[in-house]
Amino acid sequence: MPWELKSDRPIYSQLIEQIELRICSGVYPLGSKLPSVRDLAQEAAVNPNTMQRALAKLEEDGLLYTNRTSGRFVTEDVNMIKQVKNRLAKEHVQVFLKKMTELGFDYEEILSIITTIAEEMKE
Amino acid sequence: MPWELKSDRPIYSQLIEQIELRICSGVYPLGSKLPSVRDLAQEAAVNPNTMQRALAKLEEDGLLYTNRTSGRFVTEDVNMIKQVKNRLAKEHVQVFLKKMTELGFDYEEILSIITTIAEEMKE
DNA sequence: ATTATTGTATTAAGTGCTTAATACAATAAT
DNA sequence: ATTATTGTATTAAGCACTTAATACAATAAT
Repeated sequence: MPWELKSDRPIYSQLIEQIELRICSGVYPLGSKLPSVRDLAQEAAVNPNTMQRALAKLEEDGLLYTNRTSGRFVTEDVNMIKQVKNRLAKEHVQVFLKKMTELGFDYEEILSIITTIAEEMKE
Repeated sequence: MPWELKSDRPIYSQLIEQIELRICSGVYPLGSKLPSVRDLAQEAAVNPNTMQRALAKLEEDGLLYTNRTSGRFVTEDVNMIKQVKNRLAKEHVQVFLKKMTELGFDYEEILSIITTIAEEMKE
């Protein structure tokens, strides 16, 4: 899973989202140790300060915790991760429905379009 | 339709999106005259330079055109607007499906969730 | 003819994000 | 005991975006 960073939004917030995603999808498993700030920064081709900023936020949210000098770890609270996953899913759906509704599509049309495009994407 | 501007992304690109949306959804009808740059800027609580930047981009894309000092107008090309609308819809669906898939949901689950949340949102 | 409105351009200042280059303290590894 | 690695903090610089304050030319409105 490569790091996808665009220049149209602050990098640190994109990092937050992608690390959240990695935690929710199991790329960084429950309780596992993360690479060091410097290693993560290098992986993502980003300044260590920027990576640190993202990690600090995730720690503040309780998704990560630090053991002073032994490194940083993913929370062992399964429930918290499930909640984050559900929150993200709900947000994605709401944003999507809002945008499509604003564009003038009704519910039936939305389901129809999503089905069509999903078929296209399978190929 | 109020202007929704957040601080986590360049304002000018949010303006582009929202004006595009207003054109696609008929808030600014085919061939109609837009408010002046200064008026639009005031409506959106934004600097005229920033609004100008957004309008210039939309003009470059062909969605708007300028009559030197009589003002700025929406294109009369129905087809172009339809194309934009379809492009936006497709992009929204693709982004949505990508995010949900990354989170670990399969197609059935996505349809199920979207149906549930759509029901909730009707209330 | 005069005035107001149109789009457009310029300059200077402020802000937030990012990077680079360090440095420090704590502790794991040797 | 020494060394390397950990997270963390600081300072300075550069960049893009935004705002404020103007100004100008063209033309619509009066």
